[in-house]
Amino acid sequence: MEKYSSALDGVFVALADPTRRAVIRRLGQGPASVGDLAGEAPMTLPSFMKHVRMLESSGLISTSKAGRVRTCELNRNRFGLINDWLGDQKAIWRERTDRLEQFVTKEDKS
Amino acid sequence: MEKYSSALDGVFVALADPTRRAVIRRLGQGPASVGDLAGEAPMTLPSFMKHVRMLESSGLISTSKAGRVRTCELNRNRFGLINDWLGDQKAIWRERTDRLEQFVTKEDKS
DNA sequence: CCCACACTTAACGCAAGGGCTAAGTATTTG
DNA sequence: CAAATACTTAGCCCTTGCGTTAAGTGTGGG
Repeated sequence: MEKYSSALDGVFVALADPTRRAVIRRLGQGPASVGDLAGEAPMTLPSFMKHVRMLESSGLISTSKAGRVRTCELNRNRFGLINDWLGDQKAIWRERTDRLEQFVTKEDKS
Repeated sequence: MEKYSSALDGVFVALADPTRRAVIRRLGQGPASVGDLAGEAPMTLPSFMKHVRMLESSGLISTSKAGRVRTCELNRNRFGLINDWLGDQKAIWRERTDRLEQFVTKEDKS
């Protein structure tokens, strides 16, 4: 149970901030430089960079530097982790529902 | 854009901890008392209670007290928030893919 | 070669998260 | 009614998160 644990920690922490979700939303449309991304955020560059690094260490984005510009890109596959977790959770609900139905059926018989 | 912002903050923060995800997993099988839930967590009761309160304030669970026992229950509908957010994100990817295809098609024609 | 540009590093302040112990409250239960 | 049960509150500690300013590094353009 609860495999992917530490990876999920990072992903959920990364998604728990509006600034970072905005970055992810923006990167959904394609890669962008740190400067471009920071332009939309109401904070100084060093502060914004911390968000970028957190997103990168969570695996949700990757970045690379060319010249003096660092470009950020979304790692779409990383979102599979959330999908899977959500799927697992729903599976548990389904099992329970099944057992409840079984229970109801048994009660009906007796 | 980015409606639900503050609600998502709370939900993602709540999910960012293994102890809390374990509680959610357990509650997927049905309601349980704080005591029962705490039994599986490697920490003292007061510490555990903080997790419960955080889960409740995020809206992922609700609790109610009967006598001296507080019972916790999952709010499955709250998970729709994550589903929707994930859906929005995928929609953005799809739009981009569509535009890319359009672009490729145009290039083909010329 | 010098300066502007695009980060990057360092150092700090404050609030919140996650854990603990100790003591308190409110219900049973014997 | 006394004692056990099931939380609850209060207070403390340490780490991490999020923001700041100030100064530094490396590239690119004039």
